[in-house]
Amino acid sequence: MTEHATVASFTPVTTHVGTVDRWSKTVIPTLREAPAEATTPSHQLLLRAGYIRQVAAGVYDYLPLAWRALRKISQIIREEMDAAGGSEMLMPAMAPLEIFDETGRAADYGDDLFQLTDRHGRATVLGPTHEEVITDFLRHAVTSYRQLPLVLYQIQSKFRDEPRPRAGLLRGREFIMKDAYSFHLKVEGEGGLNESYDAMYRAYSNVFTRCGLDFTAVEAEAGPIGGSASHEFMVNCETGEDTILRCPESGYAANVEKCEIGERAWSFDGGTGFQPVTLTKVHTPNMPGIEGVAQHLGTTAAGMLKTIVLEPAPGTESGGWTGCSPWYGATTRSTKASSATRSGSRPRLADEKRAKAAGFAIGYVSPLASKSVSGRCLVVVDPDAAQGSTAWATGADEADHHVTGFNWTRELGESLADQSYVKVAEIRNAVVGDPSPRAPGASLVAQRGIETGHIFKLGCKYSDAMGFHVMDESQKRQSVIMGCYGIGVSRTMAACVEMSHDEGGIIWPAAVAPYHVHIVLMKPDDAEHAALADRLATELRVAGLDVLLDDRKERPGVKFKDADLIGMPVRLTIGAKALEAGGVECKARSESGHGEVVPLDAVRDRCLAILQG
RNA sequence: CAGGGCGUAGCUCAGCUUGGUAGAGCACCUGCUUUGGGAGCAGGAUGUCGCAGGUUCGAAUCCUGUCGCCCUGACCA
Repeated sequence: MTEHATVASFTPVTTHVGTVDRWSKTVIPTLREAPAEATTPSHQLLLRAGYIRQVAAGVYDYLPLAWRALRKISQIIREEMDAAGGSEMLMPAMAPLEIFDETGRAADYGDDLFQLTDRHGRATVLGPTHEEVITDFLRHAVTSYRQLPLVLYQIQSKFRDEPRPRAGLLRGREFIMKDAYSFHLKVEGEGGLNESYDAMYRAYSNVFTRCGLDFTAVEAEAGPIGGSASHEFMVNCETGEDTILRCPESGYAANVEKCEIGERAWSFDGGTGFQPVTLTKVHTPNMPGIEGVAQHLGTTAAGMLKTIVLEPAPGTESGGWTGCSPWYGATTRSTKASSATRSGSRPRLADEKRAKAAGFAIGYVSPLASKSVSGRCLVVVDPDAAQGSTAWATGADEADHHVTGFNWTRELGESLADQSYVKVAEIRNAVVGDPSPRAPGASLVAQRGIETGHIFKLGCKYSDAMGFHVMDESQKRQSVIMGCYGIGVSRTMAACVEMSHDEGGIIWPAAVAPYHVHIVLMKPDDAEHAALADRLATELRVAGLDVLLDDRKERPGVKFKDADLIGMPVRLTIGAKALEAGGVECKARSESGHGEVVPLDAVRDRCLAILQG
């Protein structure tokens, strides 16, 4: 155990020495059964194995074992961040609401932002990320281009009042995150944003590789963080809640929200000899479900055009409504619509009241609605929906009514050619089987994942909003160009468990395991056995390994079950059986069975060999 | 936010329909036995039945409200 000096002393550390902890001196509250609220493997196992305990929805205690694993992950991150030129610092968890108003993110985050009022009535937020805080700091501290570039990072608790926390550590309301921020005067070249972005990309790959995770880096949407380019690092895992799409030919991979779709054929023209069916209005009362309506109309969801109404983000002048028409069942992306309409800001789903006031029969909107609505309205049609030879069913722009036999050419006529009125563009999410955007003939495949890292090229969004300028060489004031880079530390720990476990419990990758070696002392009362356990533990500690010594007076079965549950990579069993054979039993957690007897003087090397895998 | 479910011992849950002394298994404590995969016997301790109100002679049980937690969806670094 650690010895504590009573006077100030300093000893330079020249070699890494591990630790030895005794089970009886710490708390590892294992559970025979998983609490009912846990449904995902990592949540159940972290709870059962005594790593975490829930304090409130999405808020957890990190017990000693979890904290050790988190520190291992944090250490890996620190080493890689430092190698990429970062400096670690620590910002406060709370900050004044004002600075989030400066950038408009208080509104963007909305209810997801944890807010509180202090005794003086000041509005305060618990930080969901720290772009504002660090920008506020640096706009005062950095005034010259000579101080750039800079990369700063911290490992801190983050707070997001998620509408629905779930799956234990995978989606919490308080979680541990490494967030890094880089600051530049230019995008390209030495010291530019791209250089740091690429360095971070490599650092992230190193971090997740060292953590023993199988991951894919994918192109992603920037979301409310804002910015241009963005990549997510997804741990490949069936139980992940995110879906990514991948092109098997080109290696292109992207988040579903971002994923582009390859060329698709479309035409409003039905072709020669095509005879459109008569447009018929059908009364469809009390049919909220689209399947029911489709059935009633004698078609399927995929045979119906849906039109969702978007309104421009408040404060933008581009004005006018946008109707988006893919077929029913497809997920419409307002971000894709915004790039299709080239409206700078992201349009959002229209407020039902305002849309109704403007003349939209919400729930029964057809692409024709745009004609009768007050104000400008652009209809964006997905290529799949822009098929003239299909007899579409759609809304009748009248409550409780739909039409069948909708035909683009007949219904819209000349207007189809008017680009300011009708536009064909990709506005739906990509799905499995869609053509690849990078390799002709190839189709996209899906893969589940857990997002553990996300990097962004922010540009000047924050520096402009908050007035972070520096003088450049030519004495011109310039906005600082930023990047930001996050890793969910607590989520990464959960992802390790999610990826690596069996029925018996967790199987930690050696690099993030709370301890490397778990010594099971069968007879803690036997002085000879206990002495041997101490001797081996010390030897391993000196070799740089962390050791957990189960010295509890428990039955063997209990100890073995617990050892499997908490999942240290190597288990040493000290008991009469192996000692008679002249050694101790050594077993890798990933192997089944009893392991093998290893002579005492070979234990250290055997452990190291197992850990090096 | 919509839909669904659950709150009873540390954990898993029964009891509620049909109101009448608060239950089981595991865990915990004591003793004996046992000692290589969650032991056995005997004894013991453990509760604001989420909370508040109502109905009733009497409420874990019925009614109303409220809070918390979980799941599916919407949403989301």
